[in-house]
Amino acid sequence: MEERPDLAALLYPLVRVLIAAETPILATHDVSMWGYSVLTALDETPVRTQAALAEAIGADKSRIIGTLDELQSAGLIERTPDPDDRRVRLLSITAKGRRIRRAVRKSIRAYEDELLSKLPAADRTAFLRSLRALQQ
Amino acid sequence: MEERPDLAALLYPLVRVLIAAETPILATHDVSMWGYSVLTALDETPVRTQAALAEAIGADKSRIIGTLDELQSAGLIERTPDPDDRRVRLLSITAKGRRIRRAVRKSIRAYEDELLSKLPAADRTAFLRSLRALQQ
DNA sequence: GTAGATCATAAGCGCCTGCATATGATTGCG
DNA sequence: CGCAATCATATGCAGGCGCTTATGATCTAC
Repeated sequence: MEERPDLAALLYPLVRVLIAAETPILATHDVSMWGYSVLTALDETPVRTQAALAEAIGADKSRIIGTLDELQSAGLIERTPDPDDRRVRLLSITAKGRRIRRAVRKSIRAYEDELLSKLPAADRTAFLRSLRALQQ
Repeated sequence: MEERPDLAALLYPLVRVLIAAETPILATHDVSMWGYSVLTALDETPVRTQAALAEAIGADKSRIIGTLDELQSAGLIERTPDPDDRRVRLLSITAKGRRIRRAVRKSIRAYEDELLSKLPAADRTAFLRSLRALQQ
């Protein structure tokens, strides 16, 4: 493989740029980064336990609780005790949560699309495909 | 642009994987993440001031000092007062620093190449090219 | 030569993170 | 029945981060 900068040295600054740009977007909608991550996970695939959710989004299972508390009190998610196993809280996104998640995503997507527009179309496709492939 | 996960949601986990894999490699050579970053910067392009170095690697100019202290006392870099402007410390990598940097890079590169080998060659090239392009 | 800018450095702030541990409710196994 | 495992939750700790402010040395411009 040819000479190239370290992968991490390429990716890390890019992630920082994204976070810097997307933090204000999230703030506009009064959602935290983790909150948005939770909404996204719940909107895409239903998750049963909170531990499973934490695992799915790469968060700490004890630290995720505050996030869930916020989302719940803002009416964006619901936590209902599972009748079949009352230790478990079934997590679901509310209509309001879905609405907010989609609004946030739209803004974020617009920003990211602009960023990606620097790339020629073929590279952009290959780039996104590669990123997905590298997610194992 | 077609449906896709958020860029950040793709990149962030990947960065975490890289950090998790590369931290032990760095530890083997007794260098911190920031230390390696400094060595890399100094090995590639000479930098005059510490502020410029911090800027170049995206570090905080006040936080970088401890890193420089460590590197210096390990004999990996030198800080010599600039005779032309004695406020400034000229930074340079030592032979030992260069040796260590290259050893670390070799291990990191081996890991990354293995990771990238999941991708078809054409995608891999486009992926790396895209990453560089997105660095502004 | 004096004032203001620049550089390296130190120290403190609030925030977030990963990690460990504890507790209380509940389940399921033997 | 009783014990161990599981789940949600609370809490504490150490470490790192970005950011800010202060200090002392030195330079530059006037």
